[in-house]
Parts: sequence; structure tokens; C-alpha cells
Amino acid sequence: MASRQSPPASEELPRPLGRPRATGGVPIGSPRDEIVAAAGRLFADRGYAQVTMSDIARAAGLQQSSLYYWFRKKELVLQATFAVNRVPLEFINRIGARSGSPALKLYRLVRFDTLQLCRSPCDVNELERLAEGQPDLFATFWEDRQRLHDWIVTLVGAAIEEGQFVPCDPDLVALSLLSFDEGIQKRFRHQLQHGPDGANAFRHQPRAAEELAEFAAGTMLRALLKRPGDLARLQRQAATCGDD
Amino acid sequence: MASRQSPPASEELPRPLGRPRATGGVPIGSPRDEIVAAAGRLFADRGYAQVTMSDIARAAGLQQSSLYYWFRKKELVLQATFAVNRVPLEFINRIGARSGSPALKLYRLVRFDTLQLCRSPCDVNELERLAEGQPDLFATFWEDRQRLHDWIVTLVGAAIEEGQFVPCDPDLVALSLLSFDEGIQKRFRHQLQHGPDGANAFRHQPRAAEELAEFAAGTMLRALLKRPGDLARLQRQAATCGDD
DNA sequence: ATTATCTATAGATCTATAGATAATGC
DNA sequence: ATTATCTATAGATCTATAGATAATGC
Repeated sequence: MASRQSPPASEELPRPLGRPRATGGVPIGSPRDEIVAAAGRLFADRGYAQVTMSDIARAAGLQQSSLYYWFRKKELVLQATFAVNRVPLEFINRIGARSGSPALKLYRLVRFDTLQLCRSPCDVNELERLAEGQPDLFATFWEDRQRLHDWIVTLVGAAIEEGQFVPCDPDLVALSLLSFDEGIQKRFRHQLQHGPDGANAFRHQPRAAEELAEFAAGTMLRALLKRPGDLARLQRQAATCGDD
Repeated sequence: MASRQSPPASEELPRPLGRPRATGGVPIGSPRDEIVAAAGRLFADRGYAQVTMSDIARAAGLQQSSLYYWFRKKELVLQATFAVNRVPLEFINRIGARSGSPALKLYRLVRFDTLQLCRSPCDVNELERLAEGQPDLFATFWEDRQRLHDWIVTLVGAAIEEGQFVPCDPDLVALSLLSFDEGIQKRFRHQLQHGPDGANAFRHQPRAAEELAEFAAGTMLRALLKRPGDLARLQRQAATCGDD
């Protein structure tokens, strides 16, 4: 466990294998991880389609074609950026396993999903478009999302059953919740992409992802609860055992 | 007013000016309108970026380069498809002028906006991305959207003032409402783009734009109303004087 | 002469591949 | 020998322009 992770910091880095980079730079960790990190930042900044392999290479200190040593296709870079933060489903299971009413679980779920979408490297709408052409590459992402949908349907059904929610169509609610999260995510990104100065930026106050996630969950739950007054208690419960 | 719009249908169409088309086809109305209509269908189908000038030309019965006689740039085609259904702001003014509580107006607004986004030729997210690079071309679209945002802020503020809504941040509400509409719109489109068979399509029941719009407005209003029981009356009021 | 089309192609932009090269490891 | 880079470039795909051409209108 306490294996030598690195030699004393004062010593010189051991020269890595292979031909040295033209930039003279030396990768700190694994070159692959550095590429993925750089790509993630660029995708989040400009959107996948607007980022070229040249951009990624430059950001990672490589020539364009050297990227192909690590990733055979551009889509594989994106895939890798998603593999990095693939906690969602695990987290969903954790929420599911914990105690609490269906409403509380739903609150946590919406909050978490919004937050997670805001933080992931690329706009879910863009991923969707890419996934159309490459069903296999992004299969896990869509499976996760589908499972989330199905689980929301279950939770909403249970909450109606228990009389906690007003009667409604669970499938329609699930679709709406996810749409809401995705819509919020998009606004959050857009706000980042232009900054407060841009003439094209929407003029609304800048919002933190946490604030948006909390508000989204609160709004949706209030709409669903038979007694909206219960929301405050729900929010206290969701806050006490901090999950994210 | 009763000017001859066309000769009796049985007669031959008068040959239009210019070199005949290679396909032999003859435009029914204005070639420009036909191009815009064809482009609108294609954009809605596949998304703007996935449609090339060749695609549009073929759909309109022309060679690719002939398009440039009518539209100097691809973006201008998109702009024209939006000019076609540019009712939104006018409609918003109509809602504003009519009688009714702020809550009722907001209900109508959300419903209308969702419907309008679902029906417009291209995904609002995609338009957003394009508008970044071409601020001037799509200025009116963004102005409309911004005005919508500002007006929602006003309405929400008024509803809080009157004690109809629970206390909340009007700017955050406006941002959320528009995000919701845009998210719903995206799902609606995706459902269309793949049909019920596609392996990548989200497995939720297919929904009509009207149903989604009604549900979105209802959900959001219920979340905001101090007495959620008022929603039913609101919906009756919104239904009686059919606006769309 | 004017209009609306055509054919042909320049030019830009990316992805991806081929093959050379400069390190280390054994 | 292996590894990881480099340079150079083929190939694909689109947008947009240049200039020819085939109609009608006057």
C-alpha cells in the first residue's frame, strides 16, 4: 500500500520512454490521463464538436497525430472523459439503499442528477447526438440514463401509492424531471461559456450548480407533494445526511 | 384582394424564368419558400449541423450550388426558417394584454413557449450554439427570448406581491421555467428523431407536444402557487379561452 | 437583358494513416 | 526491441465562388 509513488520531489524526474516531445514538456502523470483531463476541460468549455484533435493535442502538449497513439478515434476521447466521472449509477444505488420515503429519495435523485450533469465534461444534449451515430460507444451512458428514468417511475409510483404525491402519470413525471435537469444543465453551461460580459449571454444572475440543483429538486417536489408544506421537512432531511 | 392567384388548375403551369432544373421539376410556389420549407423539415429531422447544403438542395430539387443564388450562406437559410414562424413575441404581448391574474398569464406563457419550441424548425440548443458565432444573424431570436425571461420575472414578482405565489427568487424561477421548456422541447424532438423502434431512443411513452406543454405549465404553476389547489381553476380558465 | 439554373472546382478544415525518429530497457 | 513521439500527407467532407448555359421578357 505504501509503495513509492514518486522519488523525493527535489530529484529530477526520470525521463519517460519514447521520443521526447517537441515542446520539451514532460507528462506529469500518465499521458493518457493528461489528454483526457485536457479534453474534458475543452469539451466543457466549447462543446465536443467545436474541439478538434489539434486543440486537444496542443492542450496536452502533443502534436495532433500523436493523439492517435492513445486514441484511435475522436469519439474514444469523449468516451474516456465520461468513464472518469462515472459515479452516477453507483450513487443512485446508494440513494436507493438508504432509508427514507420515496419523496426524499426522489429529492436526492433530482438534486444529484442536476449536479452531476452540470459537472460532467460535455453537454448531455451533445452526447445524445453523438450517441446516435455510435450506439455501442456510449451504450453504458444511455443504459444508466434509462435506468434512472425507470427508477424515477418506480419512486413516483410508490409515492402516489403511499398518498404522499398527488395522482399523476409516473412516466410523464420521469420524463419531465430528466428534461428539467438537462435543461438546467444547459443553462448552467451556457452561463459558463460566455461569462457575464458576452453580448449573447442570457442576462440572468450567475448561478452555482449547487443552487440550481437544490432549486430544481425543491420545485419539482413541491409540484408533486400532496401537502406542499412537507417540502421544508424533506429539505431538512436531505440536508442532514450530506451525500454530495 | 381577389387578384388571380393562379390560372385554372387544368391549364399548364407557365414556364418560370431562368434555366430549367436538371430534375425537370418546376417549383410550385416561390423557389425560396420551397427551399425554406424543405430546410425546415430537414433541420427538424436531423438537426442543423447534420444537414448540408447538398441535402437542402436535393430536397428542394436543385443542385447544391444553386442554393447560393437564394442564400449567400448556410446560416441565412436557418434564419429564414425562423422568420417563418416568428409569432412568439406577438403572442406574448397578446397574453399580456388580456385580463387574468399573473398566475394565469404565466400558465399560458409556459404552455405556449413549450409548444412553440417543440414546433420550431430546429432545436433551441443548436440555435444557441450557432448564435454565438453569428450574434447579428440571430439577434431578434435572442432578444425575444430575453424579453420573455424579463417578463416572467415581472409576472412572478407580481404574483408574489399579490400573495398568489410562495416567496421565491423571480430570476431563478424565470431561468428554471425556460430551462424546463427547453428541456422538454429537446426530449420531444429526440422522440421524433428516432421513432419508437430506435435502440437509442429513450424508452418512455410517446408524447404529443400539447400534452407536454400542458403538463409543464401545470407542474410549474403547482410548484409556485401558495394554494396548489388553485391550479385546477387556473387550468379551467386557461382552457376556456383557447389561445393556440 | 434578366433570371435562375447548371457544371466544375478552389479552398478550408478535420480526421486518420504511413513511416521516420529519438528516447529507454535489456 | 519497445515505446512514444514526430513530420508529412492522403482522403473525406463541406462551403462558397467562378463562369457557362438555357430559359423568358422586351
